[in-house]
Amino acid sequence: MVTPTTDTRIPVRTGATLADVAEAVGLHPSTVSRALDPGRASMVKAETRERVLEAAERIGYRPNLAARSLMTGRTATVAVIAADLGNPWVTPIIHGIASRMHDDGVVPIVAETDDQPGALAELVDHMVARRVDALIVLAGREGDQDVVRSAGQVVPTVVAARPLPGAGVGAVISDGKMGGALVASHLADLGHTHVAQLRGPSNVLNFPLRSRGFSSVAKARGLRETHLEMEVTSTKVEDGAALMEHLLATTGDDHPTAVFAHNDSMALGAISVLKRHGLAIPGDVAVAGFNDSPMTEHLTPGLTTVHYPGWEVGHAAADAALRLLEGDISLASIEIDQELIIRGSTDPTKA
Amino acid sequence: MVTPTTDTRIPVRTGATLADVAEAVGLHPSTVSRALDPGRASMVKAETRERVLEAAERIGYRPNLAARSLMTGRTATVAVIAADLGNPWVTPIIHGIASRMHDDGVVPIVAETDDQPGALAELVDHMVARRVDALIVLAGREGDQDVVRSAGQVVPTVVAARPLPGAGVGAVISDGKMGGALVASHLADLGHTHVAQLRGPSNVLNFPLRSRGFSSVAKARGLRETHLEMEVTSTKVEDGAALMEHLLATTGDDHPTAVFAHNDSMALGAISVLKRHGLAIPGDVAVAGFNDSPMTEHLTPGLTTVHYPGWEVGHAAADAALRLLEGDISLASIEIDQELIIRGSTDPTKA
DNA sequence: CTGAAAGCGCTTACAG
DNA sequence: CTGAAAGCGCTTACAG
Repeated sequence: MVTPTTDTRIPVRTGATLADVAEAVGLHPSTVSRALDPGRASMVKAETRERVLEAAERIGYRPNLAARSLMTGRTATVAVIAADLGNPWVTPIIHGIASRMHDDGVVPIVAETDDQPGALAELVDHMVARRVDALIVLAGREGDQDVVRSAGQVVPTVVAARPLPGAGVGAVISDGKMGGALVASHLADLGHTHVAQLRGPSNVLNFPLRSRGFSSVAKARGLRETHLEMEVTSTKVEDGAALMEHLLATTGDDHPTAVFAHNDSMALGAISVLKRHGLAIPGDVAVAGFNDSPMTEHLTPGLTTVHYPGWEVGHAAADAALRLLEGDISLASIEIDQELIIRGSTDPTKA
Repeated sequence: MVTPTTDTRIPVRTGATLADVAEAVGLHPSTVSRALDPGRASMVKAETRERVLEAAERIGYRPNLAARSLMTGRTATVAVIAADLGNPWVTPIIHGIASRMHDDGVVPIVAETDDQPGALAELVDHMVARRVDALIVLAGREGDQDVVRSAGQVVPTVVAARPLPGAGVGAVISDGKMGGALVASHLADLGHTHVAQLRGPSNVLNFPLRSRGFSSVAKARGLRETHLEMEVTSTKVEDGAALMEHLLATTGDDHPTAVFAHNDSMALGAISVLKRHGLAIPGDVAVAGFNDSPMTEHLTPGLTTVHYPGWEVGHAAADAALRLLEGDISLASIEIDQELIIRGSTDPTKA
């Protein structure tokens, strides 16, 4: 298991300081500081600046950001708190955040709560101690409003991806009601008359919204909706499978002909249960998911799903956080549109 | 629909300092510093400590980690440089890293290169400027040895997940040759006589290793291996599809009866191409992947794949980095075992 | 057990 | 255009 190899020790040179550079060129540290900062370089004679840059390069000088932040009050760091980095829907969000922050030379610190109680408060505390310039919370659940609100009083804070009404900070989300409505409307268009939802945990506020959006359109279009009593606490493949089993067990031959799973993983679980029961997709039961995760396009049949605009949400959230940091006090709530992707799991013509 | 919650405002004043706490209790800052540090609290009278803790709590004091790091020389931060956070195989690695670091109160800063040329060098530079305590490189490719070696001279550095022989730093990997060998051996056991590989880019050194391990066992077991001329530069679903199309185009009816895709995404691409050509899996062509990504278990048929021990690799890498930081100079190369997961995409009895 | 002083590596008014 | 000094918020020898 463990293969030890030969010990090749490498000599470690420890960081050169501003004073080292100053000494090398025979100037005062403050002059070197100016020469090295693009923003203040104009205060320095061009020739001096050349000498400083050359020396810094030669010595391998790297500014100590901790020392700098002590004076400037900025750390050039924004904390991103996610629920689960393993969830494919967060990756595009983080990419969007990183992309926007890169423009301003800011670096994201990402951490995750795993949706454990108390984890968010603990992480927020830690990030405040780190004096991050801003905080982006992707992991909020019902009940986290107080933690987020008090964070917002100490550091510019934005909620994103998971809505958290009442937290009193800016939010960037994609309207869950709309997403659920798109799916119900699509199923009605296909001629379904009996539908059901495999719902995510209700304390993650996206899910109740998706549910309400779906139900209200279903009702408006005259669809019969069977409501499952069962509640799950996560949205993994197993949860979707369990909900689907429960649905089949309680409805028997009178099962819905279409189900809306609140995310793609749950849809996958539902599909494998349906197959196991010998039911055809979409012939016997149509299945729709949510998020448009990377692999869903390549399943057989492809999964009908709502494309979640993660990159855009992340980008807008970072933008909001950075603007907040610059003193823009307009506390906006931003909504990004989502789109239904129709594939073979609901539409027989695409199978 | 905003559900207003009761406003339980938690009073948090912005940045109280050690001096503020000292003033509040009428003690010297140095005493407060001691009282607040669990490691030095024994130097302080118990009753004094109580008073300090109470005041700190009341004032909402949070130590400024930047200031602390200036004195201690530690930032309690380890940089993790990945190629692509969206790749499902990195998530368990990062979880493993975070889990180990959490024990020591250290926080990971993750960044990604997107496998862009020059990105690794740039990020390493940035992380050195941030004075991270250690560096874990998951994104190394052939040619990155110099960058990693020189990083290793400035900061404790460990390579993980992607091997980088010649970089002169410790490494934690899972042997690619072994993984490829497991697959070839399995296919031979099933009675296949004609096989092929859908290879990942050769500058990511896992892939040539997987290829060699596979080929050498294939040869030893008397299998005929068709070698594709085509090279891909990434390992997405599309790449697997393109390679599979190419394979079918060049071999015609004499196509291999089993293919080994160097990761699961490529396997998925291959599978969708095979289905499109009306070929049954595994009846006409068996397909194996690599990584055991989350969804592969729930595909139909399930995907045979090598389980990549990402969490363990990450955990061991963080452990190595932290030990290096503590002055443990034994520069070890650690290997973690992997395991073949046999499912319906190769084994008809499991379909 | 507590205090006073020095210093970590920067930036930033203030002089010259 | 450059220098000298002060200070950001901590920790850590050194005294007492």
